[in-house]
Amino acid sequence: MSDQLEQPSQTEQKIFEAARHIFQRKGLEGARMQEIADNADIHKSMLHYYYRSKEALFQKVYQLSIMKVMPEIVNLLNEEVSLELKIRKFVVKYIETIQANPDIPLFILHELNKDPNRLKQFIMGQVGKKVEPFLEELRQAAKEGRIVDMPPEQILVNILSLTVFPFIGRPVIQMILGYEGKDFDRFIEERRLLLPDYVINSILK
Amino acid sequence: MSDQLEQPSQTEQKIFEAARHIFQRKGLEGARMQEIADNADIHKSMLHYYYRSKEALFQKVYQLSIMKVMPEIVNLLNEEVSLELKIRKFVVKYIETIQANPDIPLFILHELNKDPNRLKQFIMGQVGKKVEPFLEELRQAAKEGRIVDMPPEQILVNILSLTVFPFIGRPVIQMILGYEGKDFDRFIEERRLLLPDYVINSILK
DNA sequence: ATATGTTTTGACCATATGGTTGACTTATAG
DNA sequence: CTATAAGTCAACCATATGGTCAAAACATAT
Repeated sequence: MSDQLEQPSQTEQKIFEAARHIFQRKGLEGARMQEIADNADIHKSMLHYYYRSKEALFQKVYQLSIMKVMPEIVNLLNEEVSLELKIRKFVVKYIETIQANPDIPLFILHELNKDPNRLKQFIMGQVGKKVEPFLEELRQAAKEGRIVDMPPEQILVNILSLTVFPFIGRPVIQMILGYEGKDFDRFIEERRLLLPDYVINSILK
Repeated sequence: MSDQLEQPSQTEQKIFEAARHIFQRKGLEGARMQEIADNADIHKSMLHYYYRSKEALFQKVYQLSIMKVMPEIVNLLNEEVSLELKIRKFVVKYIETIQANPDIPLFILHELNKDPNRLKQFIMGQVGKKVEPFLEELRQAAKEGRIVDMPPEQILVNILSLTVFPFIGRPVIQMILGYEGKDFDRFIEERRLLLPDYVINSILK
């Protein structure tokens, strides 16, 4: 059954999916190996058979989670299109990315907050440098009077905030706005359509 | 030494402060009772002497954390001033509130995400109803053409996002922008001054 | 000074939890 | 069919961790 491409076995996949779900929701310490096993509907020993330890399993989930959302920031901000279109596409695409993985942002931020050094170097170099061109682009646009005069770092954080926060703040938003059932999904749907205009209008002069 | 006002003893306070710090950074499961004790520089048994259990101690920290930031939303949005001034004051004051308790938002959101029911009723009624007037105010302003035409819920979330996210996303922001030392504090300082204008300009027509 | 109540300490307990090990089962190959 | 390897299971282990308890230390009042 083993392909040349070394496909992970079905149980291995089931384990990983369950681990991803549990870890992303509850964090490293909040997750129980037994719970992951139950969730994957396999015996607990299998977790250690396929992944050495809890730490190792967590590490895989953690890394994959980061890979799912961090490079997006870089890629989308480095596309070869006009500033306006770039921002529009970023907002929409990033919302869609997170919509498909809504637990990741809070997960990463919580883990990162516990131990900021965990992947400092891992990303620091990668992402940091690649965002600079976008900042420069904003700086240039500001100099030419095409956009509002504001430090580009603030603008970038504005865009990120407006895009990412709703997912992180979901429970509070639901609470405050009295959302139930599919209400929140509709809210996000609406937002995906409105936000690009809002962001652009708030930046362009 | 016990006043009429039943002041908590000094050790009790030390415990609570340490617990607050550890719980807010690491969450319920991430925190170790021993760690809290060490941090407070007292014997572990004291934790149980003053607070029955880990759960009880956590509960106090959790509730106090919520009380520090949730009612603010309501109060600041219900002040009797013009819409513009209200929003301006909200942004500034809320940033200041969180600046004084920077760990609270992520803490609450993480715990809430693990168990959304934990305080559903506790807040649901309290905050939910009290935000409605502000939404209505936005609705009215939109109808009169004074502000941009956008669902008020989206506007409220925009304001919250722009205000709160930078604190939650701190590690990522530091990473992306290459901030070190006091850089981030300066960034927040700058933001407190810029954001009110930005928010208002993005909403008013 | 003695008694009474409060605070602190250190030794100890019970259990949850991550992890191991060896036997059993199933698949794969010769 | 047999042998070898891969996968699965159940019982068990070691330890971390929340929690208890009785005795000591300290404070306070009579």
